[in-house]
Parts: sequence; C-alpha cells; structure tokens
Amino acid sequence: MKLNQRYLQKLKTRSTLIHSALKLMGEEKGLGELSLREVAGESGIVPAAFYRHFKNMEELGLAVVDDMSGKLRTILREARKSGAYRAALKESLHLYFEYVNKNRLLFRFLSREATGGNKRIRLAIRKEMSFIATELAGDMRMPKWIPMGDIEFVSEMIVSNSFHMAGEYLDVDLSDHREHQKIEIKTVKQLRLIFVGTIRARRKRMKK
Amino acid sequence: MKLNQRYLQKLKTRSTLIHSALKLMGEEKGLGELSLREVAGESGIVPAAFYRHFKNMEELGLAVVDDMSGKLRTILREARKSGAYRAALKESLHLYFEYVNKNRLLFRFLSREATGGNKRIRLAIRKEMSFIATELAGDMRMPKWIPMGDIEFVSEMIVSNSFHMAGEYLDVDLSDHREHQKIEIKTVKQLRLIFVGTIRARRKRMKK
DNA sequence: TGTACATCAGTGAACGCGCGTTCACTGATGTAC
DNA sequence: TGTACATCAGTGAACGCGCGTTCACTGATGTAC
Repeated sequence: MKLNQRYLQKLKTRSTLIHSALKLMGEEKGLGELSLREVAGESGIVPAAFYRHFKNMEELGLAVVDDMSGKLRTILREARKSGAYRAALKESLHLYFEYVNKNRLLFRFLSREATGGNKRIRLAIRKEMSFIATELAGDMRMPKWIPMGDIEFVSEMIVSNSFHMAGEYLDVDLSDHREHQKIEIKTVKQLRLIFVGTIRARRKRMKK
Repeated sequence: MKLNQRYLQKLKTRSTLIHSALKLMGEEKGLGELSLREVAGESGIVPAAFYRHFKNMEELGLAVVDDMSGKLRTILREARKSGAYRAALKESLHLYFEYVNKNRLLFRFLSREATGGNKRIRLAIRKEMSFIATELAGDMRMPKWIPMGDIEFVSEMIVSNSFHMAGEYLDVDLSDHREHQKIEIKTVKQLRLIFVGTIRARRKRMKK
C-alpha cells in the first residue's frame, strides 16, 4: 500500500518545500541565491530533513518547475473550455495579464529562471513553453489555408513575446495602472503584428 | 591633476574587478551568486580593498552593465559605418550571431541579468536595450511612408527577439553547427515576419 | 630642486554568522504473523 | 485482533568553511612650499 498516512504526510511536506521556495525567492531572489536552510526553516523542518525529499537545491528547483507546469497546463485547459480563446485578442490578453498579476511569484520565477544560472532548469522551462506553444497552435483560429508549420511558428513567437511582456509587466510599480495599461496595449499591437505578418507573408507566397 | 599614476592604477584595478566578475559568472552563475571575496581574489587584491572601488556587489554589477553598454554601442556604431545594416537581413544576422558567439560571457550576462534577481540591474539593461532599439530605428531602411512611431515599435520588437534568440543560441552545444544554423534561420524568419507585418498592417490602414 | 607632510590603494588579521553536510537518534506508523 | 519487529520522516548536535565587514596599518605616490 502506497497511499498510507506516512506517504501522504511526506507528499505534504514536499509540497510545502516547493511553495516555501517560491515564496522565499519572492520577486527579487534567484534560485541560486536560495539556501537549503532557509527553505527548510520556512517549511518548519530541520535542515537535515530536507534530504529526505531532495538530493540538493537543484532537484528542488526542478520540482518547482514541474509543479508550475502542472498548474499552467490546468489553467490553459480551463481557458480553452471557457472559450477565452474565442474572445478577441484584446480580451484574451486582458485575462492573461490579470492571471499574471494574480500569480506574480510564479511568473517572476519563470521569467527569471528561463534565462537563469542553472542550465537544466532553463531547459526545463523552455520545454514547458514549447509545450504551451504546441497546445496554443492546436487551438488557434487561423484561416484554413495557413499550413500547420506556420501556425506552430507563430504560436512560438506569441508565447515567447507574451512571457517577455509579462516580465516587463511585473516590474511596473503595483499602483501604476496607466503603465500596466500601456504594456497591455503594446502586447496587443505586437501580437496583431505577428498575426498580420503570418497571414500576409503566406498569402503573398501562394499567389506567386 | 587627475591623470596621475595613482589614479590610473585605480582605474586599472577597477577594470580588472569588472572583468573578473564577468569571467567568474561564466555561463552558469548569476550576479547574486557571486561573492565579493571570489572577485577580489580573482583580481589579485585583498577582500577589504574591494571597498576602495565599490560600495557592494550591486554597484559592481551596475558597473559591469555600464561597461558592456559602452562596448555594445561602439560595435553598433562600427557596424553602421561598415554598412552591415545595408546587407540583407540574412547576412546581418549571421554577423550578429558570430558576434554573440565571440562574446559569449557578455551575452550570457545580459540574457541572465535582464530578467535576473536584481531590479536595478534589470532596469539598467532594459534601458540599454531601449537605447539600441532607438539607434536601430534611425538606421533601418523602411518604405518612406511608414511613420516613425511604427519604426520604433518594430525595432523594439527586433531587439527583444534578437536578444531572446541569442540566449537560445548560447545554450546549444558548442559543436552542434546544425542547431546553430537552425536558430539563425528561425531568427531570420521571425524578423522577416515582423517586417512584413509592419508594412502590410500600415498599408492596409492607409487604404481605408 | 629638495624637503616635509598629506593622500589613499591596498594589506592582513580578526570578528561573528549562516552555510551544506554527517551522524546516531527517536518515535509514530506500517507490516507480518 | 494483538504482538513483535521494520520502516523511515523528522531531530538535534556537531563539523569545518567561506562569507561580508571592520580596523589600524603601510608605503608608494602626490602636493605645497
């Protein structure tokens, strides 16, 4: 039997470690600056007990990425069901930035570690973004005559751009609504440009 | 008299500190993971002497950004003079990725710290990118009827995309030429798409 | 030009601190009979 | 069901280490006269 009391308690502590790590990094500290003792302390266990869950801090970092992957995919699936994709670009992005704002720590973590000091973690995050891009490609409404290759290319660009703009969004002072608005509008313009570029470039080539 | 022997020696040590920092961070370590003692040791001075140059590691970080800003601007100016901008997109980007490869530490630093843990440094790097985008906007060859606002918008996107792709480029195994090639081609396609999007979107609006 | 004093980059020792890791342990929970 | 033993998440103490920062100092260089 695996689902016994002891096992469940272990999972709970593991999850606490993951969330403590996210909390302690906050908006300003990288994974590499986080200490094992800090995380253990915040989680209410003794430093030595950390090793019952992870071999070292890198393994914990990968677990954080894995945990957020799960969350992100769930959100994505729900957004698809709720029909958010079918809304106009402007409305979709408004929902997106609202979500970014409600999950500041998560997005700061992603933005920071996607280019951070640890290569394994960088690649894990990039892989996750690539997954999201593939999902998005499947859901995107594009003229039927646009080939799938183009759609995948464009959704990669969209995901990359959106993450980048989320990073800028999070650096704006919390109370500065005007600046938040500006970033939202800028993102809409960027994505629109990407859509137009895709469609026009393809149409041009097909006419030839 | 400012340009005395003592002052020049101080400048030299300061410059050594900056380069030691870049070297020690290498491809994998963030500014926040770098220790004052490491940098001092690598530079051949005693830890206490560090304080003759910088108040703390953050100030050193800002100096690194400032130093690379100077370098980057010089390169940009030379590229303009040499007419590299007038070459086809493909050739320009090939030169760009060659430059990225020759300055791996610099670009890894920029890529890492542009979203890194320290907000002052993030903003300093972003400001520098924005400067580069403005320069680029002035040099870019676009149809005369495209308004300056559009050109600035598009050069911002280009700079942002190019930096992002440089980050991916640096994570590819050094000997994997095929993959490097792929990233180059992908970047060309991305930028082409951005150009087409800009021109077509604007033309469309003007016809109405 | 020569002398006497000021400046200041770099020294070397010392400090208290939090770090990662090890170890034998405890005691609640699980398992075999 | 009851008992005897096994498992194992978490404990608490200890270790040696590198850290940032302070301080009084040194001695080469600069400046005023």
